[in-house]
Amino acid sequence: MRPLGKSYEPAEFERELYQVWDESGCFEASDESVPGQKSFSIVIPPPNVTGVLHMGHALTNTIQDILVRWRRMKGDNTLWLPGTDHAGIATQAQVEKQIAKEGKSPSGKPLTRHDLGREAFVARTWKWKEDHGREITHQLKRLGSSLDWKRERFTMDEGLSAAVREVFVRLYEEGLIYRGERIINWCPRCQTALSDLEVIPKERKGNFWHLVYKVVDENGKPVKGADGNQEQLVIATTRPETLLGDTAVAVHPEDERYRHLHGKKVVLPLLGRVIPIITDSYVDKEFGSGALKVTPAHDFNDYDLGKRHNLPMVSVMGKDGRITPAGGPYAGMKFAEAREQVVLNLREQGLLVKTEDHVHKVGLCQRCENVAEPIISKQWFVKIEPLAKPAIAAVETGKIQFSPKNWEKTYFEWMYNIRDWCISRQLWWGHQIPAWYCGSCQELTVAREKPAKCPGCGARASELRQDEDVLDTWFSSALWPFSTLGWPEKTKALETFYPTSILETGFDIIFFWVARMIMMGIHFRDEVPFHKVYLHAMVRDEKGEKMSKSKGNVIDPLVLIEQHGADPLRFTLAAMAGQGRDIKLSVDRVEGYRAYCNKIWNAVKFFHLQLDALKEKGIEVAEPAGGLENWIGENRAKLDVHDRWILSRVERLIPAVEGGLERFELNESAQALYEFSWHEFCDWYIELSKLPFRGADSGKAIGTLYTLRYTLEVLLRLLHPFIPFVTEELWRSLPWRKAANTPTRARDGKPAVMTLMLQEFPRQHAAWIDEAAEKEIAAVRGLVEAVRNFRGENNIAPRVEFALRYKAAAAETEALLARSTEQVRSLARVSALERAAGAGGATEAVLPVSYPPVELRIDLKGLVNIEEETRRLRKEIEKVAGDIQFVSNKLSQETFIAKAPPQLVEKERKRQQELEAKRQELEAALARLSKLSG
RNA sequence: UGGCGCGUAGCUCAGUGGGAGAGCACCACCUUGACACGGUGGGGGUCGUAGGUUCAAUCCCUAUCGCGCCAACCA
Repeated sequence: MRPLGKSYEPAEFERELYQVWDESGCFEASDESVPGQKSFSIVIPPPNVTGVLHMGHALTNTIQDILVRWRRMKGDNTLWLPGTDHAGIATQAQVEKQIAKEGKSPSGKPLTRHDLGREAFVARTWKWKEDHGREITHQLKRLGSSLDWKRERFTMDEGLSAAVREVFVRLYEEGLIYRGERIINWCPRCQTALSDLEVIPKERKGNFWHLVYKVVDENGKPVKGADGNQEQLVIATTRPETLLGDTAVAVHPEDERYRHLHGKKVVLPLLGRVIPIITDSYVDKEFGSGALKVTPAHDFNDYDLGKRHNLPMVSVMGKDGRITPAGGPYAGMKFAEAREQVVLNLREQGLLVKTEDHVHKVGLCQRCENVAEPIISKQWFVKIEPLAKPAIAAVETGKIQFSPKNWEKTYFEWMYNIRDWCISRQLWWGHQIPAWYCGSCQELTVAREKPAKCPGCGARASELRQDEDVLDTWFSSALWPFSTLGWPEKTKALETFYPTSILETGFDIIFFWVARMIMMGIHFRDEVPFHKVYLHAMVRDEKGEKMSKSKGNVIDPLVLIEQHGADPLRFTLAAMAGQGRDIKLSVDRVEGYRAYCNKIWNAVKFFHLQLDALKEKGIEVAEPAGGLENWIGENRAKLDVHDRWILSRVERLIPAVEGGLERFELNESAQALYEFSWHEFCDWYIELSKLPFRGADSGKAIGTLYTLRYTLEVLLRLLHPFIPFVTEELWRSLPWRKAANTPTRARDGKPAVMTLMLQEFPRQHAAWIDEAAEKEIAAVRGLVEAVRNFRGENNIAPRVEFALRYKAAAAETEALLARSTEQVRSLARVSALERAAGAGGATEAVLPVSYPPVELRIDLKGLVNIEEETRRLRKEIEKVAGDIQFVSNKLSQETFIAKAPPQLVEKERKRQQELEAKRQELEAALARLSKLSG
């Protein structure tokens, strides 16, 4: 126990608490669950090992930590498995940048990885990973993430690398991995192949060049048109330099304009190559001139077209970003230069008829944002369709459910049109492809380990050269749910925690990651990798723009944590994590939840103060013999109404919080907690509890103290998954705590720990719901609010006391008021609350209250400025009149009477009567008032 | 071109077939023994626009405008 400071100061305890949890093994899962115990597991979406925490990480890890802490408190054997991703291109690029700064090569250029050589460069990158790789994990700890660090994995760990090789070899043996020459996306800057997903289409302003291709016959003789001039085809393009690789021109077979050209040829401008005119219904007659230049080696659609028509593929754009020798006079030029030159030369030769401005999409490398070019290259591919089919079925049959459900549509859309996955990358940082080529017989061998000799010709191992390429980073990520649990070994962890319970991630990586995990999981484990996919929204800045370094609108979660604490940030993210909407993070909101943490802080302080105050009065309150919960169970009926009320409200809170957690509607849970703790517990319960604490009846004081302590206990437990630090710190200050253990910890012989995070999550006692108490407190609130409103409207200071008289129609209401007298007096600060005998006195104001149905009267003499009160009454009458008008309109419609549900009609009638009565009272009061002033 | 989402108070967002809610901001009053990171009261919205269904629509349907995202074979 340590004394609580004056206010919530997160910096004073967050780090220490995390360390305590971590060191006492609170985050650790057990390889086996206890019989009857559920297992719950989530694998972290592995952040880039050299990355830094951004708001997206903060969101995903907050959500996961909330779910994990909740399930752990529920008693599940809970595993949240941490780890990082080697992030091939990104990490390699960072190290390359670093060495470039360090020195020059003998040629005077900045150092590149080639100057170091592969082995040294990879060693260097490992070192970089060791030096910088811990940052992100430290940051996750600052957020409070209850990850089982003993199981931390890295995608290039020995074990995970073995899993990668195993998968590669098996897929190869099954014919699902092949090597082939295909058109792929190539980033000339990163010098590697990219998958379709790694190329981001972006709109760019460009030009639409209309080029002239002259028509010739099969012998190369010019074809004359009707006007005697040579026939020509005008073709529009956005990429004129690709004409160097054109091997055909295509028109639509039914395009009448070109029917007479079928079977003819054209002369390729600049190069003079004669190429055929082909027909294909792929061509859009309406677009441009309706004629299309076909460059099979540098355009995906043209590639398909070329395959269909057996066209030659002429590669003119090289991997180095320069035109190849096939480009004739343009060879050696950079692509951009070649474009300029080609356009210039076409113009000179009169073959450029028109240039228009044109906005079109260009594929950019996801990593470096340079233009990626389609080129033909020999790469490794995964034949994806056989893997996709069962993955589609898994979602169709509901074995895997997406939340929000709309994302399933997106998933299907992509999966139905999926293309083979190019998995080889011309990088050094990553899993080198386990394939060897024999220097003497050229045989290709795919194996888990380097073969001792060539299986083909028996040549020695030294003759074998391993494929230089590495695998796409996402290849190893796809195995994450089972590779991290020890696969391909048969481990207990795998048995216990696979399939994982929930996958929580951003929708932006459905294709990159989620879909591929589903495919690999089903294929290699015969079982889906998770049953639920929860996709959170994107975190944006206040203006709704994507946060990015270049825009400078990044809100750094760590700065927020330093300023306000991890808990306010977590609560903000949880409260805003509604489904299907982007999260616009505002710092104001975080500050608001900091105030909330402070509010809870002070509520606990209030308990301490009351406990001490009783002690000073000579009343030592100890924990009840059988524990608080039992004590309340046995003595609840004897408690004060406000105690029974708050207990009842707590019981309603528990399912509200838990329901939100179950449905992934964390905002619902957060809102319920916020509303309860501030506007019920603090605003009303604590205020009401001051009565017994100040009173002489120590029995009542103790009853309220126990109820207060119990309610705090439940509230702190419910809040703990959301705001773990402050709840733990507060809990540690409280008396009568229990050391706690989870079943697996106990089974594994680990000592129980004095921590909130392992206490049982509150269970509902439906019997403690107390409608009568709720009604009674609602009545107190109704009266108190009416009086406060009267004060506010008339500007009467809180110190000024006055008497309150009431007139109730029902005896039941009178009884209720009689019971609540003290509470109303205390909270409304009135000197008396008594039954009004006869009619209203001449100077009495009228305050109608709808619940409880009473009329309050206050003697205005010496209290109120007559004009102000007149104004208040007029306003009130106006409002009531408006209400009457509305209800009357409704009731005067015959169709409403006839078709609306009878209870509703009845309700409206009753309301009309009540409103009429209210108006009469108010008007009478106004009349008295005018007499008084007149 | 198709798919998805959004449009509610000055701002950020909840929400529902029966007269619109929260937080922040704003105004007034209050240094009341948990809390000024506080308390009390108040002002503020024809729920994007137009139709339709219904006794009743902010909510359901249709159209339309605006914004955003995603997927695309329009060179």
